[in-house]
Amino acid sequence: MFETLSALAEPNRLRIVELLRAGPQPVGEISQRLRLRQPQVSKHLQLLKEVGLVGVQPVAQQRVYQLRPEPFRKLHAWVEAYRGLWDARFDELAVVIEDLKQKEKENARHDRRKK
Amino acid sequence: MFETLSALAEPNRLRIVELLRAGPQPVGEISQRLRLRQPQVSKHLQLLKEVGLVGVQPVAQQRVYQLRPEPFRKLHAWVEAYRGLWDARFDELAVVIEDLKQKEKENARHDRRKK
DNA sequence: CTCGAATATTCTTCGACATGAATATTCTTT
DNA sequence: AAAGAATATTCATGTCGAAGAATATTCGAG
Repeated sequence: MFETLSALAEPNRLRIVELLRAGPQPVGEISQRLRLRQPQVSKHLQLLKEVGLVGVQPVAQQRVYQLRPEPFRKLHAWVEAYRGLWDARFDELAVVIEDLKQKEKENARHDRRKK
Repeated sequence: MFETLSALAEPNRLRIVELLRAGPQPVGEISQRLRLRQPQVSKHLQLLKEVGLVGVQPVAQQRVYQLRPEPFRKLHAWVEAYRGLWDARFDELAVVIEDLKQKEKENARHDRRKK
């Protein structure tokens, strides 16, 4: 999960992933479409492969890279866990603030006894 | 979008965000629950605030931080764009490979004329 | 089996950034 | 106004990783 995030947290890698959304592509094509030097593209793809975001399929001397669904599924699931925020809980803050004031009083009591 | 990703692509920041899912919390609480030194927590929160992942609400000398829905909405939307992968398109690769072989032949023709 | 095309790997350099330590700021309480 | 709690900021240091250049590898074609 975290590996997926940091893999995507790099501009060129993100561009590569978004380009691959259009379909599988060989390194050379990615390289020229994004105006990136071939070695960097290869390195990024290597990284993306390690975290499972892409898969490779050799075709002659070319390597065709394509997106793999798993990481996206998981990302989706992760974000879903934050769905509770969608319909904002406005009073939450008020509650927390009350809690704080409450604890404060208790601490005050303890402090008086200890020091 | 990209800023959100790189903000989350840091272990402790991710932990902070996940902790905040349980509800708004003041810096000190986050600090001790995650066993992180206060200054680091403050810095991370600053970063998170800049990219809009969290908001602050001052309560006396404390600052209560809470998650903000927007970035999560956007992340969700972004991942949604990759939903096409869910029900895998197996033949895609075959198609691309055919394309490649086709282009290859064309290039061969051009090469013969140029060189 | 040599050549050339496509891709991968290695090595170095450089900047970004997380951490730690120390200090500054803000607000409450007395 | 002074003291102390909660948080923010500054500065120095070390690490990681992206980019560049050069080279290695793989594979099909003649």
